[in-house]
Amino acid sequence: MTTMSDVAKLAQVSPGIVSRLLNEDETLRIRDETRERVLAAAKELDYTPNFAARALRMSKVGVIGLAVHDASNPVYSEIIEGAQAEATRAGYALMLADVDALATDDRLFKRFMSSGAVDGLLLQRAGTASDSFVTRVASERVPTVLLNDRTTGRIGSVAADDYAAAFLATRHLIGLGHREIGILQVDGVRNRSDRRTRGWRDALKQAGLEARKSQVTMGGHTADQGWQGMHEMLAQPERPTAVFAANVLAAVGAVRACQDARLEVPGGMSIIGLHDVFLAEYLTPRLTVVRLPLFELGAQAVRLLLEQRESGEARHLTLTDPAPVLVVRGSTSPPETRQYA
Amino acid sequence: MTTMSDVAKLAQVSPGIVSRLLNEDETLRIRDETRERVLAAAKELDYTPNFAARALRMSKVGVIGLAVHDASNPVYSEIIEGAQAEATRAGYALMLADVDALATDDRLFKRFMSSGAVDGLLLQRAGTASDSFVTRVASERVPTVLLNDRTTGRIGSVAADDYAAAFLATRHLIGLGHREIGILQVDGVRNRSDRRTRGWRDALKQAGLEARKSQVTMGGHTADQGWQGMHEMLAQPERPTAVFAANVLAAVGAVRACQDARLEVPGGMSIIGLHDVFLAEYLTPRLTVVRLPLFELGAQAVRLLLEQRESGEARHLTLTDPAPVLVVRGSTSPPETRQYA
DNA sequence: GTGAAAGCGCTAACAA
DNA sequence: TTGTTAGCGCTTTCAC
Repeated sequence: MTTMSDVAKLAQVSPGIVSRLLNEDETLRIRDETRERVLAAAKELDYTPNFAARALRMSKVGVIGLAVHDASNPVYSEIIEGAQAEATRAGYALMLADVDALATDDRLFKRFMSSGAVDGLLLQRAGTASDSFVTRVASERVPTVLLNDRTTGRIGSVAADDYAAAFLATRHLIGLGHREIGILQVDGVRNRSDRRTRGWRDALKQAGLEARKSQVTMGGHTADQGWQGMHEMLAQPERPTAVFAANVLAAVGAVRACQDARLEVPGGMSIIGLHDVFLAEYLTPRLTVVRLPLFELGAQAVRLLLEQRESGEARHLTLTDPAPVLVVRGSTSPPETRQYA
Repeated sequence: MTTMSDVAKLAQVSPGIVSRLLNEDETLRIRDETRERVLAAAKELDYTPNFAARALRMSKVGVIGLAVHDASNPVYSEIIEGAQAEATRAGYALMLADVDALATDDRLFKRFMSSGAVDGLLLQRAGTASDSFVTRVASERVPTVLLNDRTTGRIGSVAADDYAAAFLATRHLIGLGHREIGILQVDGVRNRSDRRTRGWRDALKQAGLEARKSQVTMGGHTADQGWQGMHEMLAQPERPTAVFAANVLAAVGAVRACQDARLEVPGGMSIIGLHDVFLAEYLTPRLTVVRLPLFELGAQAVRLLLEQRESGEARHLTLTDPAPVLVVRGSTSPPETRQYA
């Protein structure tokens, strides 16, 4: 391993010079000749500063932690990619961890949070018990920003415009001529779920329609839960002709539940999902969705975190630009004119 | 920040003792009384060892790098989860990076590889130009293990039993009565693609069937590429009645391509994919696949890497246990008896 | 059984 | 314009 003194020795200067030059210290006044000599030596030896020594000295590692529940969920992975991209741009590396593992193994958790292994934490909560524990403990130790979530106080947060998205989705169904429109709610983090439900309710209200309790069921975050939620919805006496699923995966399950019940989509039931993912394109029928800027959300979260680290002040952001966009595919249509008996 | 000397001071011992006790040094002979005092002090101060200082002193950080092309691909994410789990078990953290970013920004790359920021690298290649660059440079600096890939020499590798899986998939189609069976190949890493193609060819041969060149097209790693590949396959004069897609996402696209061509699946065309992912369950028809132990692959790769770090010797493994399993769903059936005109 | 001291590789303050 | 030095927090060797 080649160290800074190796470089210094070869260039016949002191280590201090090498350090200041390589770190682009503005106050460094150096002869061109010497500069060249040092640079040449560094190149010759293929020198790279030691990560740990630097971190120790500067109490800063250049790593951002990212704690999620389910990295394989296509919705989250877009956020992750955005965070990845922005972190890289800012010269940081991303370290992925599992929230539940973090909460379970508290030795690992401490090591992760209190040892200076990360300069900050991006946290995606799902409303579980481990979440609140992790949130509390982590935020006491490192700057923390919540992903697609909303808080106040010293924990930062950046949320997508779920309300506008839900509103837009519901408007689409109304525009198609639907009058009885249900919602498959997401579970977990309360505010996230509420924002979506409000969007649905307000759109109905604005159109003079009623938001019926019986047309609200739990769709959750997975296709299985979505199937279950739609299954329950279909059993309601006042069955809707269209449903807004507050999560794509729930929409996927909902489509299947209808098909299993021999109810055609979109003929007998229109379904619109929230969040666009590639697989929406490959279902039968293709899934109509509202697309939210998830990649940007991830990137913005990183920016917020870095800012928060500087200023010590947490901000709470809702990402309204770019706005949600409606992607019409095949799972929504005007309601069939014949009514159920 | 509380340090080890804080603990030592409070317990009225020297830092050396604290270190040895906390690290469970076998050779340490200590009075029970002192031990308790130190432990109590550590607890009282809520002490956690500083990550960077430890890394600097021991030239080991406790972090494994994981470089992938597309973390959102559900196939890879299962591998990632397996690696995550095993790394955690072994007391390591996983650091996710993007292969292409690594190759593009060589400052980042160096920092990542040569600075001691990771103790080893897990690499998922896709056969691109950046891959070979990253592979070569990285393996010169840290222990490296390739994911679902095969090499010789100082780079380790752990592969799933793609051959057996392809064989099994093709056998299934043959068992159903198909005589004309095509394959949608994967692109990228040569050996991976070859193993799958050989499995297909050998199964055909064993059944006395011909592996026709015209029934081999490129299905790639994405649904879009799969669509394209199937589209080409359908244009062949000797169109098969069944196809083995060497990747699930390709299978997804292939199903859609058939439907777009008004060819029913499985009636007019049976399709079987490789790798099981949740969405297979939600397509119409549900996708028949062969399931490979991807989670185990990720876990095994971590074990191999850690071993390789110790011994300095790379191993090359094919994961034959658990064996591939056939998951029959709705996208395969006996061929229609009526033949094409 | 326990303490003292050296040093991992780097940066920053101060001297020269 | 450059050199010297102290010290970040830890582990480990050797001395007592």
